[in-house]
Amino acid sequence: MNKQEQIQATALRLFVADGFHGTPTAKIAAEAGVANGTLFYHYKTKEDLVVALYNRIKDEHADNLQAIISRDDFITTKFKNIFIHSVNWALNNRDKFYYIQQFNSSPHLAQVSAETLEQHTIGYAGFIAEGVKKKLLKQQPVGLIIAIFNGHVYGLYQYLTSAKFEPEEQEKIINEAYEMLWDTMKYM
Amino acid sequence: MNKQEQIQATALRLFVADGFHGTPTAKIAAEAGVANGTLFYHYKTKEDLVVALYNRIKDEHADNLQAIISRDDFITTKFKNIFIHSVNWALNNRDKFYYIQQFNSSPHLAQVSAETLEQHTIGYAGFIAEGVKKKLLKQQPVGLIIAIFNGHVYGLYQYLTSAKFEPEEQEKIINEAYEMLWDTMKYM
DNA sequence: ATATTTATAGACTAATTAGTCTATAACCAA
DNA sequence: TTGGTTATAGACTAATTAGTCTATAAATAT
Repeated sequence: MNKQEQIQATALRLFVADGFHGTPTAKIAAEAGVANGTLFYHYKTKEDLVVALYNRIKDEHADNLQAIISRDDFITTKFKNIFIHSVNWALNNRDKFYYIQQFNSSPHLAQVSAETLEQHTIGYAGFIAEGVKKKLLKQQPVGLIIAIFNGHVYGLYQYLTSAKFEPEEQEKIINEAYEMLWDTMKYM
Repeated sequence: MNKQEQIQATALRLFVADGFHGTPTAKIAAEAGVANGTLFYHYKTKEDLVVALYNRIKDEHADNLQAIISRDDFITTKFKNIFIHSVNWALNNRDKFYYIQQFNSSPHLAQVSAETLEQHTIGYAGFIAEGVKKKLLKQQPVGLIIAIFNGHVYGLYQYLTSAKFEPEEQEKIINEAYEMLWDTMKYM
């Protein structure tokens, strides 16, 4: 892990624990085991670091999804796989998932261009449009379907992290939540 | 509007625009038209103000919902009314809705006791449990139903605020999103 | 080998800011 | 009225912190 990655990993941990505000750059540098000057050599400003971290996590998640989308499955199978994968990714990367929410609910979001944000959903849109066209999904705007899909993932995540569940129990809940989502989305 | 309310109203506006971090207490006081000392007289610390504002907004929303829940309607009617009201409240109080997300995605949340948080959903739980028992709603844990409900509201809000919609168009979308939610929630 | 660019270090500073302190003023109770 | 409590004001400070600056070291190119 190079210095840039060390800095980002430490920043993620501290931002999630103490917030953007509660995390001085000096602390990030110290805990990452680099000097203050090194941090500012790689990231022009603190804001730069905050945004770079966001973009890296988003890219990582988008790449995961893209891998699923490109698989040669039925649209309905893709749909399910993406849901299951999204929930599991969130559960297995809580810091990253939390950081995304934190960033999305902060003025930092304005620093990210609309194009960059769109880039991150670009994989989605195509196959959902196809699902709508083929009348596998409800006849609703793609944007609405994606938004409600994400809302469902978010809601389920909140529930699963509100208490401790055994792995099998958790898997069962995820599958049931998927059936509920499918009731929302399926054409008839 | 007394000084406390002035301070909270100004704090809400500034926190939403610039974040907790980006908003000095001195600026809040100045724009609220009160002296620095007055702010700290009413709120022991900045954190105090942040939390008090959160609790007030949550209470306000919970009271709204309680009014709907207490009405002598069928459970299914209540369910719909609560959804429609929640979405409209969010749309008509964007600052407040955004502030709640911002706070929920910040370390400040840890300052709010579990009981206080539960207090805010207490109205919900009863009639949803009833709906489950009477087999009007899916046979799932109340917590899961509430979480997915909130996720649906959140997703729809995201969609509706992602672009400009005419009032009638917006109302139509809300109703269609409600039908989608109902497909998720209804027993059969 | 030498020159140039890139990466790292850490001391330093200028600015910001949460919260304090002291002084009044408004209100209220006896 | 008088005495106490509550509310308001605004100057002040001690601490914090983002970012700079200078000096090297490592890597890369010529």
